[in-house]
Amino acid sequence: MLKIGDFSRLSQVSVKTLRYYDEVGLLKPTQVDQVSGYRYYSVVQLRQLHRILALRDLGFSLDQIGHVLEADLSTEELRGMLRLRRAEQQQRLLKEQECLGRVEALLQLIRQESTTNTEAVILKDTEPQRFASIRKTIPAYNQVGQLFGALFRDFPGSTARGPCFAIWHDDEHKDQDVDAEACIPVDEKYQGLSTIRCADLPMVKVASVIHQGAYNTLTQSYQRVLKWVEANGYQVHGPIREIYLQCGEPLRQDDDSYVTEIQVPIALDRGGRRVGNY
Amino acid sequence: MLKIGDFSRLSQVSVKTLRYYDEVGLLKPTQVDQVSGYRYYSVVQLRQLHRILALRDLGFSLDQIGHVLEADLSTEELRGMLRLRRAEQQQRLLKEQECLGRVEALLQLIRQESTTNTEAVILKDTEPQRFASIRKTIPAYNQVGQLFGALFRDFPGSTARGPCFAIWHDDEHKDQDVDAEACIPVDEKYQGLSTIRCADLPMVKVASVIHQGAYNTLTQSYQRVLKWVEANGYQVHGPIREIYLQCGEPLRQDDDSYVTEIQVPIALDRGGRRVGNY
DNA sequence: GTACGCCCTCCAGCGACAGGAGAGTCAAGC
DNA sequence: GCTTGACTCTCCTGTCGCTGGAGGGCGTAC
Repeated sequence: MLKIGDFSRLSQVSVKTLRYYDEVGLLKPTQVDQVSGYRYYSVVQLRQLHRILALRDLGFSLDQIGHVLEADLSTEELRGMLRLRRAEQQQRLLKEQECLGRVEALLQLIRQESTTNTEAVILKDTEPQRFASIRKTIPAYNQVGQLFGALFRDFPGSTARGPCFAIWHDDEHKDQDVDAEACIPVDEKYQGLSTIRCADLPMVKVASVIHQGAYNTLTQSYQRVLKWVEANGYQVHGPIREIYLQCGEPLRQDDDSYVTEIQVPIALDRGGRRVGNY
Repeated sequence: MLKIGDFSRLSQVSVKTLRYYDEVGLLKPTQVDQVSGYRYYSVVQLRQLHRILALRDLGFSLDQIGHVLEADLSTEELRGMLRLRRAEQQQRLLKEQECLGRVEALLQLIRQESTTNTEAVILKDTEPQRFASIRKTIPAYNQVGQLFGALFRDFPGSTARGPCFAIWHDDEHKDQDVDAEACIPVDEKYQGLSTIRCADLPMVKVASVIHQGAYNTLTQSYQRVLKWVEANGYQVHGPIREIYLQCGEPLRQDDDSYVTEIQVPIALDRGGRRVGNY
């Protein structure tokens, strides 16, 4: 019979941990002195503890380890658990790799530009959203206000479910003849009018940046997010969205208090794999 | 001014999380109603929140994020933090990869052998330990008892600091003329006798398995651990140790109650990298 | 006598929230 | 003006695998 300290030295597992395993019922000492409460382990239990440690090193939770050990499962069941575990672990690994990739991409961005101009770009999944819209080719980006004017004229403004936004359908930047869509989110049940298109915004992965400032400085934020997309190994994959989180009436091009979100749909650009369904 | 629910929808951050960020002082709403306690956020704060999310996605803790945001640090400091972060993340990634490797290795082992015979092998670092020993070439492995006999004859048994063990110095399995060392752990201050060698066991990475059963079944455990070492991409790297956790007097070859730990020093066997210093 | 060196139990803390109870608040419809 | 239902508040608990510490008991060596 070994006292907990001896057992701890032999197994290289801390006394605290052994007590914890006792508490959660994972490894109970073969004998406990009723009077002193001293735990006594037998050498044979080292084998049991080894099994616990092995499963722990495979990434199983103590709860799962408990089930595995007491279930005494077949090879086939074990194989199943391991395959599940492998899938989980692959997911985790992927996440950690992506995280590392983001850190490295940012370091690279900083190295490239001497400017500290690294406004926060984040990756997120947009929520699906029904919207009403008018789509038309307009002379320039900043003329989209007229489309919104037409949209609001035909439209009961109270049905808006969030900030209105624009979709730029062109594949590249254009100085004129912009294929633009002025949109307003509406309720799911809304079906549209004759003059107004009604569609569902799909769920899609986007790189997003919040632009605070006048519209005539938007290009800076565009450059930032596009550089970020490139540095992170993504590829623009669908029309860019511009969400007017805060703007005024009448609309001005030089109002510093406006807040706009730019969303760039993206897909992975590594080894031909693709993400996104826009 | 946006109520927390609106802010949550716009940012896609849960209400709970927003309240938590308020509590820890990471993002306080611009206004809080004194009477109702309602939090009111301004659209501008979306930018702040975006910064928080960006840093979070880089793997920083909320604590660090708080420091980063309020410190308003220089490009050089930012670079430093990112490099530190990168190093940490690389470490984590390595761990997760190793974990996945172990899972896959075990799956492979199961696939190879139909037997469920997967006694727990774990990877650990041995602790440095001073020991007294006698080393000699003996006819066969099971003759090591005689060495221990000689060792104990010259040796005050009470100085033992743990279970005695053997070291097999041969590079490969031998049926005769085994280069064996019978060892007993002693206190750090112990300096040895004339007839007895005294040395320090170095800290080393080992694959370890607990064998429960008679000595004449030890080969099964040896096979298991050696297969594990191979499947996990390691290489035997130093003399194998056999630790007699439980044995009896007189020593027998067929006593089922004996417990023995086998420790196989290992080094990485991938791309020429090496671990271990035995 | 006392000073270690064990061992015990019980409680708090970590990090980043999620879930839920119980109660108050707000805006719209009647 | 009242009800209803959606929204919000605070406060408490739980997560996971331990670690650290307080406060106390027991046994042995000096």
